[in-house]
Amino acid sequence: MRGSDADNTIILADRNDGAGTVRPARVRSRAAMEQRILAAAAAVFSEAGFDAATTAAIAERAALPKANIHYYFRTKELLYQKVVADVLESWIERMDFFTPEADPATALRSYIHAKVTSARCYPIESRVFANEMLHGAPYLRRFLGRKLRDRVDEIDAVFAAWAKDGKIAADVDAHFLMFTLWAATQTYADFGVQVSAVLGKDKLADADYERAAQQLTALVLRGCGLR
Amino acid sequence: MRGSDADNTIILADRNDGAGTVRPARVRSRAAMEQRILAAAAAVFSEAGFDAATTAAIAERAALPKANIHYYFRTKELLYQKVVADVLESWIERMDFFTPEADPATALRSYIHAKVTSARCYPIESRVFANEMLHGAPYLRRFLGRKLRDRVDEIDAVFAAWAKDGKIAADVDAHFLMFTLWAATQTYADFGVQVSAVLGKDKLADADYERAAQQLTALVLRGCGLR
DNA sequence: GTCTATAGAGTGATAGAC
DNA sequence: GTCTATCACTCTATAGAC
Repeated sequence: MRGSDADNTIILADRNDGAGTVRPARVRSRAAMEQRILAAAAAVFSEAGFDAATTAAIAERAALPKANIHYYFRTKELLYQKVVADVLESWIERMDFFTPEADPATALRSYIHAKVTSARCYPIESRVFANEMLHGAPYLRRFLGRKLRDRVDEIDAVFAAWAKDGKIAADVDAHFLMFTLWAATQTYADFGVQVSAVLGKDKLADADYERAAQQLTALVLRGCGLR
Repeated sequence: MRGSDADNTIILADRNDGAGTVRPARVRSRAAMEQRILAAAAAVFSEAGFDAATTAAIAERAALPKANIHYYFRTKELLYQKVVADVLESWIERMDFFTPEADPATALRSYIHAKVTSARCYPIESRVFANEMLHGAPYLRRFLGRKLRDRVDEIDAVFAAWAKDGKIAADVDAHFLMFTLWAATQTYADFGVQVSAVLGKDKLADADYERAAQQLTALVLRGCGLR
């Protein structure tokens, strides 16, 4: 899914067993093939969205005949669901910085840095997610209303505890702060073209992402009364 | 384009000129028909993106036979370009709050309020724009690198002047502040499903948008050292 | 100007040879 | 497991009757 490391899982097993039988040079496991297709699918879905993506384009990017895509994933829809589910998994994991014991400034700094790094390293995943949201989240609605909502409510409780201890400004609503953090970090993946264009660059450099994280961190820390 | 007020431009002209000739009951001007199609097209493009949108869906939403769409706009691409151009026009207009004479806090407050109101009242336009960005901005690249970039550079100069006069924190980079403001306001249109789900509501109410604007304003004003 | 009917290209999915 | 050939369907766009 991430980048092109799927090929690494192809096992090279060109050895003789001593009895004259030679094993095939390349054993492609089912899992390896699925990963290869999933990586290609994620890239195509991220550029086109579900409806506009074609199995032909996915096949071409995976360097496979179209029929093979349908052999491993019966329908385009099942393939899409798997791609989206994988993206989600890596998405919710990164909210574990906000715990009652944590220092608010450190937590916010770490979270922003992690999210901007995500946008830089995994823009495809971010865009798959953005496409799904933009089209009304038909496959994610349930998740959003349950798991994500619960997680944000927990974070809200942490912020309330911090505010009670005078560790953070009392008028910060964690829900809306999260909306702002998600939007402001993911924009460097989803709207990368716009950012590049306004900065007058062909492509964003590592330094640009660093500056983005630093500027957003400064804004948010001061904005939460932490400086 | 905005909502369904296109029908208002149909002129009712059922009057007798006194010489016995009766004018047709409803004169649909070409401009009125184009507006009606553009409104339907914007809605469909905003939900599906260019590739996945179909002229059949646009025709259905405009309550017209499919062929009429092609009569008024020769190709789907020309229709899309017109929709995007219209969206842009209303987009860049709203950045006129940042002038050297303005008070920084007032300018930021007004801009955020205007952008959140935009997200609430014109989500279709916001999503058309988001789709275009997400797919690499094939039709807007030139505009982004010129007109928008120039405008942001001007705003950057205004911020520099404000900082020089001690009116605002000196370490705020207006480019990155703009990226944050755009993302954090447009998210209430583009990712409205996510926001609703996390807040546990079916649909966002006016009060939610008000709170979004208020929370973001507080964060940004403090973040820029204005409180 | 309006609309039906259809051409011609492309879509997701599958049958069946290898 | 792999891949070619093809089906049934949908797409944009247009021809031509009204």
